[in-house]
Amino acid sequence: MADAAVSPEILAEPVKEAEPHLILVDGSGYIFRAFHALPPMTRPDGVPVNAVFGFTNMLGQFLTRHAGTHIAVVFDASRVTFRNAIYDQYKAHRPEAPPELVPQFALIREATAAYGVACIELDGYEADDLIGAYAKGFEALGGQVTIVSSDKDLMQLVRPGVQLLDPIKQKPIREPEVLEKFGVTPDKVVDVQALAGDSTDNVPGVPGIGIKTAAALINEYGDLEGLLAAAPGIKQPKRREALLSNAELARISKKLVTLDCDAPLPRPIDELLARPPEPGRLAGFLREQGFRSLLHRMGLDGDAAPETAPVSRPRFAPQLPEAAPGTVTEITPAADEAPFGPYETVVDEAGLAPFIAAAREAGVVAVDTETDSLDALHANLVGISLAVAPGKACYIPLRHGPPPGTGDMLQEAPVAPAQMSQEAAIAALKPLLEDPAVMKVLHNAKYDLEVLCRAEHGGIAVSPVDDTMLISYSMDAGRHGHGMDELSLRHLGHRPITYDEVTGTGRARIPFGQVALDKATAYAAEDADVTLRLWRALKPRLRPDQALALYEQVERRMIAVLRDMEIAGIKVDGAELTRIGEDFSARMVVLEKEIHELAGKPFNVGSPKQLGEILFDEQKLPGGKRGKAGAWGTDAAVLEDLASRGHELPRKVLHWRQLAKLKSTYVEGLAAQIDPRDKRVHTDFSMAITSTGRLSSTEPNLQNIPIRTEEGARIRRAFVAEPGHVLLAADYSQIELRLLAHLADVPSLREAFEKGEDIHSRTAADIFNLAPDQVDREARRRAKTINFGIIYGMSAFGLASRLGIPAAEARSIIEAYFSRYPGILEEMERLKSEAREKGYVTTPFGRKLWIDGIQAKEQARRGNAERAAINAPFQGGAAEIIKRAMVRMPRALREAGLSARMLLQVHDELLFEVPEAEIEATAECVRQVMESVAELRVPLKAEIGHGPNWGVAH
DNA sequence: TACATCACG
DNA sequence: GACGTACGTGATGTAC
Repeated sequence: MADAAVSPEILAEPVKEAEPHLILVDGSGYIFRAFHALPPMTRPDGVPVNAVFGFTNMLGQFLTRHAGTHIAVVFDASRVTFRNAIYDQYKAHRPEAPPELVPQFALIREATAAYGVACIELDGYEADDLIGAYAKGFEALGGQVTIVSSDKDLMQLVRPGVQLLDPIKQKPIREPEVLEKFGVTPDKVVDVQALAGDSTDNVPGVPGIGIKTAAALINEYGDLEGLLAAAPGIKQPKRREALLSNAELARISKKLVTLDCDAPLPRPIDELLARPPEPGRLAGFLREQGFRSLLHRMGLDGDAAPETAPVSRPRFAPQLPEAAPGTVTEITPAADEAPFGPYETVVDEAGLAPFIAAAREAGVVAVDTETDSLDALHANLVGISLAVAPGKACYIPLRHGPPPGTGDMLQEAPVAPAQMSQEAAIAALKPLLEDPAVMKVLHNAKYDLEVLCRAEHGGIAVSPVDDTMLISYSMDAGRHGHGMDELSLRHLGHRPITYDEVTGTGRARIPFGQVALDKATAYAAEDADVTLRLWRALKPRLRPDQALALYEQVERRMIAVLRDMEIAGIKVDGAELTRIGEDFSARMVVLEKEIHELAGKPFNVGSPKQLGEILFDEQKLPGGKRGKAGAWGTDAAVLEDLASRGHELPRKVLHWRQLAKLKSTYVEGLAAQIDPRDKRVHTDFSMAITSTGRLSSTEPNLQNIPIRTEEGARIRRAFVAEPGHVLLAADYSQIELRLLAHLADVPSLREAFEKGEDIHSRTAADIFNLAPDQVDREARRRAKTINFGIIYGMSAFGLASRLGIPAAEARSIIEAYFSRYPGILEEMERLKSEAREKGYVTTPFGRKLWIDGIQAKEQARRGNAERAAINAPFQGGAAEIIKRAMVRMPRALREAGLSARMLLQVHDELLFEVPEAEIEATAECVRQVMESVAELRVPLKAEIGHGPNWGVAH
């Protein structure tokens, strides 16, 4: 390869240039990964090519980085191999390849050849055998071998000259990693596999023996034969019996998993010599598939492909430029064939006018603002970009200064580049941005709307608005992230320039306003272009995906609601925070001294590592458990357990930790966020982060302000109303349990909600068979734990550990719960199978929530996903109810003649700032909206309070 | 940067 | 037989 000397960053140790090094790529792994990672794509002739695209992309990237002298991609040739002669069930219930994948195999071999890389395959042998054989042959010639695969079946090949490279984690797999996976050294892996078997490949193994047990046995007896010979003397009767009666099965299994390193080499090793691709052949292949973005990235779309180079065309043609006859279009679902750039830098009215005209003509324009900060309320507008058609976008710099470091003492001072005045640009753009006949498309519109509505930026009220981030989130919450770069790669097959690439990172970062105009244009106009293309690709999916109403009526309307809440902010009493901080500090000093005395020496109380060593190594307290990193666990549950046994040290540490948390996160963190201009804190609500439809809140997070302890509540009381106002808090009561009663249609729970009873007391009476007046605090506490546990998919084990009762008792409580409340168990099972079959569950209002990992093979991961699937409709349904209330609230208040401002949302609570004279009327209005926003089988209930501060209002 | 911890619903 | 064990977030400090 031409770049064989390039530093091999993904290999653990640099390989000397002269040293022969063979890279063997497990082709099947790449194909499988590409096929499942990418959405369906087809060529214009209908041939599916998503796996081809992914494979070509991955291989191309790999080839620019690897450091081998020799390289080959190894494929499986056929399903039937010599292993089927040994055991006819081998890989028997492997499903056939999906039909869309079948035609792609040949194209993938073509891609490999186009890169100038040898394809290796042989009838009757698996890729793994050939990999083993080439590794053996190459090693014999004195070379090093790297196998690009994370397949555990290849781990048996690891030895000093042979390593695996995990292509996902980009991490080498050597003896320690194998030891971690199988519990034995690589040379014993086949013995462990022979015992443990492998259900995916139908390798039988010995029933009842898993990897852990197998490793222990092999480490004790050396290898399979040693173990089988010693089997009659094994103590555990079941295990002895299993080994004795399945000895032959284990021997067969070992043959199945042992790779045939003596397989014939279909091509001599010399032919694997790495060499650069012939540009013509590669470009030809990429062009045939329509992989324009890859052609572009590899610089092959210039001279090498003159017939597809963009011809000059009218700058503002009303429709897309037509493709030259005989060429293919981009392979992505929304085939936008225009290239990404070059774009125009607009520096005067004459340059801007055609874009405004084109936007009006098209009725749609993508808009993106460039600023110098992520904080929309403080950011300065540096420039604006517009896109009016795919590939047709401009950047309007407004406040670009001179680039740094261009001047020296002998030259004149650097000058700012020529650009439009902000006033002129705003004057020209404001009518367009406020024109009801022109749709403005933005990505994360809330940010740009917040910047543009500020008076110093012209007070522009952008409308109407579409938001590609929210369009994506409405359909694909939980499926993937919704950032522009990720969506572009996923849906357009295009990797946009990143902000970091333009401004640099760390110390070298320069403000966007100092980025040279050509670079700024390439970045900013591309973002508008990408936004417009995403809109064209994603918006049409809304209706077929049954997400149109959700997007139009909830998500889109939330933009302005949240914008106004963020702008409003909430007042924080900084002087009170200071007093709280001083008080906490003083108490921490005392506690710290006492803790050091109890420990017998000073140490950093804030270090869990040091604390664990003192508690469990030095003082030998009982109940220590190590985490995965080998450090002692010292979280609150552990310390509380120790404290309850009378130990002073953990009790004091718990108190110290509480104060430390409150002080650093809330007292100091919050004080730093107070805007000096209005003494208020302005959070940023994230609309497309959570997998369930909830909002999240950052910088500062105002959704986790303390309340559960008295010390924490002091913080909450520092959130105050303006003079003449109060804070009014409205909470949905038991909203998730109401959704449970609704969804599972549980008669007793419905009746309790209907009558306004305490739901946990009702549950206690129901499952413990008590009369209502027999329910004591303990019974209610247990019932409450169960009620919440159910919504979280809790197991008997979890309930037992939370209630501190034996697992058997927990099991019988859960049994009573399910039998007393018919419908709930069925609903839980239904949610799990819905998630398994469709990949998503839905809220009662129809929002799809995708469940990641529901198909995972690993039981732990799948278990997590199943619990997430159970919880998602409740959490997500509640989120949707409160969002509906929020979008109706401003109008309801306005029509009632009320001037209350909505300030915060905390999942099931809304916080308002209300003039004292309007308290009662506002409470009534808020209640009306919140309780009428959904018609369930149970009533919705809002609990409302008010006071001079948030602590009292709650 | 990863992990542990802990604040909230 | 093994493996984990209640969902969803964001901020902070320590240690690597």
